[in-house]
Amino acid sequence: MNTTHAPAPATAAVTDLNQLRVACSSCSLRELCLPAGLDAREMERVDRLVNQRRKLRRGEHLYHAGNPLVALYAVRSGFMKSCVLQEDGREQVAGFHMTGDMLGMDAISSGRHMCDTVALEDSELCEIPYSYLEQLSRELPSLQQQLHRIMSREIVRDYGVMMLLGSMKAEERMAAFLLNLSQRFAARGYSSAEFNLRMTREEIGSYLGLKLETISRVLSRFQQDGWIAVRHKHIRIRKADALHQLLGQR
Amino acid sequence: MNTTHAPAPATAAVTDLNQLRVACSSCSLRELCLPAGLDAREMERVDRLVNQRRKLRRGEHLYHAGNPLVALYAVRSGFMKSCVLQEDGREQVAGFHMTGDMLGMDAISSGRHMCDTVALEDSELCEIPYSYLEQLSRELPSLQQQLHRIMSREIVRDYGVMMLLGSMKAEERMAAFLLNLSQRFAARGYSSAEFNLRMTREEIGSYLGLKLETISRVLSRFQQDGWIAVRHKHIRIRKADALHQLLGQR
DNA sequence: CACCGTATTTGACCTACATCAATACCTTCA
DNA sequence: TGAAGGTATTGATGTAGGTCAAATACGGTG
Repeated sequence: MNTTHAPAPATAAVTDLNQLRVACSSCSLRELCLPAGLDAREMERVDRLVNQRRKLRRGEHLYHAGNPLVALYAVRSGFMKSCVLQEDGREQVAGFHMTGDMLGMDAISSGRHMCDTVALEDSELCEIPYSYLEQLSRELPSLQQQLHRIMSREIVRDYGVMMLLGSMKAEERMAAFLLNLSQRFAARGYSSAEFNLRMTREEIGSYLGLKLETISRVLSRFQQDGWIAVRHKHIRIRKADALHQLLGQR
Repeated sequence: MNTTHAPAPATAAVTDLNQLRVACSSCSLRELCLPAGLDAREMERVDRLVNQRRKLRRGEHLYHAGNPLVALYAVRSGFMKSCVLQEDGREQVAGFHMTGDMLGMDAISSGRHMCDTVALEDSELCEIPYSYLEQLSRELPSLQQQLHRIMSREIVRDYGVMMLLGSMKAEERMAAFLLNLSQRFAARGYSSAEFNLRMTREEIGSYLGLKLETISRVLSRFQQDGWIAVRHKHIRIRKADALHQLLGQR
């Protein structure tokens, strides 16, 4: 990055812009995120809920396992991963998070986070103080509903991962992984056919319960079959059908 | 079972007893279950929330995937399993549930259940109408907190299963499974060292991402090592330390 | 632009678990 | 009480994916 460039043109009105950009009501993600389904009056109150943003550079932690629960977080931009760790040091990626995803719900049960969450690229997060969220969701039924939906969605997602880890073979896991990413990018208005992986082969492997070499081999095989084109972290899906079939069959 | 025995002595006052037994305030599970942390006044209102009990015979479904969300359920007695299924018919056990556990949170996100839940032995469940629960939890902060804690606990539990499926080998999975059961029985006042498995080897295998033969073999090996005594479904843990060590090490 | 550390690919070989198969054992129900 | 069907054990063999190793490619840095 050329540091001699002038700062971004917005500098003159930083405070205002921050104000503006932090508001859920003017956020392009509002239909994906916490305020989904709220009306204008309700949205206004939620705007005040999200009182801060947090910027993370690639590699920085949002929270560590053991940290006390302070807030939940919504990904505004960037890409994150969550890892569970065992006493013996083994670590496993429990999820990848992108724009609009809510983070930190693992901490509600005990008041302490149970996993590490790290930025895989420079990211920005909205910080939602938890006690205030609890309070406001008592006053706004739609917010309460959405919070419950989001937690439940996480439970359902986890069931999917169990299925993947417990009863799929390497190629099926990879197909499921690629299609899931593709579909999530699509839901955010990006191409479903072409995207960049933000994580390493090792991180994919950890998430899928496989070794990095296996990830590499499976990707190569998919490419040879003409189902995808891989170049480093760039993926193009050529035959989504074939990938879907791999899952549906057997 | 000798069917010529007279019915239980309580028959004369069935209605009253049902009333009594359905009340959270007089339920021995209240500290494990939804009303944990409520004071007397709050408990009274929750009593009215749980308006029905449901009895299931072994093998009967509590709900199927696709059923609309009506209520959440608390296990009063018995033993249940939840299974996720794929299009192709493959099914995987996502969890085993015992006394005091809450069920059905998977349905909140979409309004439909995402898994099947089945009784592994004759069981009794408290039915908690969801819309009423939402409403009451807006009025009772402690109830809201407990509901959130329960959902979060489920998320954390799922992380544990991911860890298990994604990065542990057969013996470790089995050790983790046995210790988890043991600890849950202990929390309910039963022996932590001796209990009956309510599920088949195949169901354990499905949960742990292994085949039933592997389950059988690992149990035999543990027995040969003198760590446990197995006879059919009866388990006695002889060296919990050894099992713990198996997990902590590496 | 050259260098270094990290990420990726690919091959050869090995092992943990799956698969297949035979037997034994419970449980249940007539 | 006995027969049938589900459940569990154990052995023999196969294989998907792990492990080890080497070659290559890349991005960041001075």
